[in-house]
Amino acid sequence: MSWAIVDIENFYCSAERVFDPTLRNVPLIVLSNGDGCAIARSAEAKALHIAMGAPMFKIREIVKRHGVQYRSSSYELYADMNRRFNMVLSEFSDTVEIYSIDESFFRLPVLPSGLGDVEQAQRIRTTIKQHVGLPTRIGLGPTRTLSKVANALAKASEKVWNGVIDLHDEGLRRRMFAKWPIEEVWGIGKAMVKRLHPLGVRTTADLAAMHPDLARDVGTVVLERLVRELNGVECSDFQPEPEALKSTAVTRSFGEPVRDREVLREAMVRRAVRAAEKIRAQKLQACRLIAFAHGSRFKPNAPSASKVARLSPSTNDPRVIAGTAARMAEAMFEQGAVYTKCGVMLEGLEPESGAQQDLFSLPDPRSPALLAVLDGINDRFGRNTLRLASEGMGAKSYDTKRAYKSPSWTTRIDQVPIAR
DNA sequence: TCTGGGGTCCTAGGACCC
DNA sequence: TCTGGGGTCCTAGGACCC
Repeated sequence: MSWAIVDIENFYCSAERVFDPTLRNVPLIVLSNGDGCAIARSAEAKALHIAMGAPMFKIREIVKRHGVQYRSSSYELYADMNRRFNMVLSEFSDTVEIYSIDESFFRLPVLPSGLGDVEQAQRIRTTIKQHVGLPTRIGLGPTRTLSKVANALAKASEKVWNGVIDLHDEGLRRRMFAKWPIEEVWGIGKAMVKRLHPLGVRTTADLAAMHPDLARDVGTVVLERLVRELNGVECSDFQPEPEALKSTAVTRSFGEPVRDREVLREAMVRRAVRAAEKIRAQKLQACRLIAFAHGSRFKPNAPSASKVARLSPSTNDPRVIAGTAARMAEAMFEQGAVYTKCGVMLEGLEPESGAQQDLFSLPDPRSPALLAVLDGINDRFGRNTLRLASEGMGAKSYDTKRAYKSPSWTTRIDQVPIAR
């Protein structure tokens, strides 16, 4: 079998550039939520040694000196560009598996044209560039892992390979693996590197040569599968249908630190309401709620608390979820502590219909109708048109900062780009 | 002064059951 | 002195990913 993966080059930066030509050919970074650190860097920005995750206050000098452009992250735009990217991809393949916001696995079709795999991949890249404006790279191989390695190699030596590498050939694999450090392999993180290095396993060639049983001993079944996949043995299937969400989280840093119990409660309620909205959109309900609040992890003695509550019966009702989260926030608040972030996680998600009923606390039969009206109005007139009183009104100082956001080019009718 | 957010999978260990 | 064996379910925590 044959696997392919296509990833978008420096996705958030590339997406920003599609609708703003002034950002092209200059160093550009996209900032995390709260405008805290650089989470995407253009090639020019990487050349200035701006690291992934570098906090803005530490790179201010470089930014000023080299005129580095920066933008707040704009997830509506990225999600929409991702949708367009996958639309083009599905014109070429009927087996597309969306893996992340900037990558999709797919199967190359067998074309009667006699076009080779690499030529087909090049054609896909050209079309995505023409139709969506995004630069991509493609890795090919007999397993998922090998296509990922091929993709990473294509990224690392862009000029030599022109954006496509095919690792079906064992000879090529041997040559490439000998020089490719395990740190760069998909699925090998810091902890695994620490365990593998003492065993003399440093290159991908060393890793591929490990006995699967040893791999399982050193790591887990995950490492064993990884080793098998490096040798061309498929250990995973295509998943064209996205799996149902199993958990979801809404966590945000505050624009300004929070020192007040009522403020913490209100911020927690806003996140809880958002989380409930997310699972309703997927027709899911949750049976477990985790709320947490903490201070800066870079400061000593920062507060840190989290609480778990069982939701019985399972629910996606914002009144229940926000009410529970509010009580948890009040209970975890410590007088005198400085909070910089809080969040809500919903777990044990299950479909609305097939959910377990709780004999002793039946849900209000009128709730579904009420929630449908709530979502209907907010869909139509904008988020927060209808809200819980406990969410408070208007913008707050604790809201996440997004000071450098570009217009919502593709998702807001009043902000579409105008050609003059 | 200022440091992101959102997921999945695996394992070990405890509770509980027969 | 000596205290079975096997299964399931749940949770916490680690590791990894983008």
